[in-house]
Amino acid sequence: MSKELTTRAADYSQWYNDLVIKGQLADHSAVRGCMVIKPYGYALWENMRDQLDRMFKETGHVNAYFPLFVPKSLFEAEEKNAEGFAKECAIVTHYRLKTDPDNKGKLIVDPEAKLEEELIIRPTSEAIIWNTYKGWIQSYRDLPLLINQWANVVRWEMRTRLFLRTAEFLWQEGHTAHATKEEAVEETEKMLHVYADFVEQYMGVPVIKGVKTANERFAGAEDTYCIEALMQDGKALQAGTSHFLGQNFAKAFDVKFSDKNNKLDYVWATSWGVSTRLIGALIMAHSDDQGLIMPPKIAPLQVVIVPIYKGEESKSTIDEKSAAIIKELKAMGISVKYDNSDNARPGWKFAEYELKGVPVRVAMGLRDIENNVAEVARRDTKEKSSISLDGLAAYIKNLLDEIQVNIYNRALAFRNENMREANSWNEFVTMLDEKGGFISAHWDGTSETEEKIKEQTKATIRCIPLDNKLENGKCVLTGEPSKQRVLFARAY
RNA sequence: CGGGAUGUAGCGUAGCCCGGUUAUCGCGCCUGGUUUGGGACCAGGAGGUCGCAAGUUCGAAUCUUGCCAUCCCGACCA
Repeated sequence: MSKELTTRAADYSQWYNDLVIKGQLADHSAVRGCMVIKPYGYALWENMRDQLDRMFKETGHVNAYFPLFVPKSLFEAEEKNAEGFAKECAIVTHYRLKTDPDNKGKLIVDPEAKLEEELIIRPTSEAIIWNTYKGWIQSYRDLPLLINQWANVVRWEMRTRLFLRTAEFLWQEGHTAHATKEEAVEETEKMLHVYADFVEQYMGVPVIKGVKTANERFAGAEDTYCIEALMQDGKALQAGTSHFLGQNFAKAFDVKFSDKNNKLDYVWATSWGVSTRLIGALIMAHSDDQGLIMPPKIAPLQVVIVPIYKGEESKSTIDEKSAAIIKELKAMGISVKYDNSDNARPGWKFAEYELKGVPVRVAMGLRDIENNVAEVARRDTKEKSSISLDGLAAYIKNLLDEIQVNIYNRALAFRNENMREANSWNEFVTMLDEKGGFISAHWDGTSETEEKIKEQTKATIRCIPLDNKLENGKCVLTGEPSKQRVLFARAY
């Protein structure tokens, strides 16, 4: 993998901007940093979304939809949450335009049409959802309330990074209400595991499950759980979060319920989300110099068949042979494209589908048909083999499974190689500069130390792993006593 | 908002320092033909407010000033 492609997210954007997933920032200054997802990229997102949605439903959740606009008074109700997002909000102040009397053909904001109360374009939906929940929850019989929303949100970041931090992005946000603290904590952890399962099993990206420190916690949460992934350039990426919100939002929006003993109490809350940032994670975790590598389970296209023909006659012979295989593949639920277009030559098509990361490519020419075989190439290893046409579909189905496992194992091996323990400050800094990756080190548990480490090295505590073993040691910066190691990394 | 760089066709660029024919080259695009087992070749063609505005000059892509935008580094970032 060349340096040019792996050094930073910016390098990736150069690359897929031109060639591959066709994600790009909108090219008008007023909406810069908002992304455009072209059809192939969107098909990937749809596959990811559909699978996640299935998993949410299996865990008892239902979908709903809430407004894009959040009145300022609702937004400010939960103080910490509002404060946390205040610096990156887009705000609607007017509701009408009019023609400019001084400038024909131009429009101006009608000063008469100023809103009495400004509307915040949701950077996240806790406020508007909890304001709604207030009317939905009276009794323990109304609980738990397990709702998910697929939506867009806007965060007016000073600096955007394609897929990883865009001004507008697509995501899902789950918002649940529970009768007890225990149940809410259980939900928070359950959804973290759902995320981890999805990212590992479907996207083929290994993650570390953990808890954020106070500094990195979601504004308004009691605890923030996260999954952290490692990109090929050695930087960490937060791939998903699940928050235990305590009774903070219930108190802010006055959401109370009567329990079985008719005792009134505030409900306990969680929220959890993953976004189109996962597309960025997928690209940076698996791609190589030939382009994307799509995990078969969520690939927009799993198999492409490229016929190699000379003249119309050979074309129809191959068309016929292919049709049977395509039918068989489709019956197995495998997505397949037969590209017999005249627009491009085979070599061009090979390169194109490699860029797009299609897991399996089948090439078939008269030479192959005479021998009753086809050439099957896998994207992950670029190996090519000649496979008998009898049982080809079954072979491909099997190969897709193998590729799925292989790319996960490859990413896991990379992650493990880049997970190191540092036992001194010197070691810590050297590892960070020379190798990157996750560094497991002792920390004295104070926000001040965490802040100092960040200032000096740009490394942050990614998480305290869930299954962390306790181990006495000394803080890598201050030498103060520590009970466990935490995971540091430079992150996106 | 601070520091640095850049803006020339859909994309990538040369020319700018030292002003002077019709603005360079590659990719892509269109037409015709030959091709087709790893990004084909030949011939022809289309495509430009040289970021915007003002200034200097006989003459500006080139010099000056202002503005705008983009990228990188910071600040910021769930």
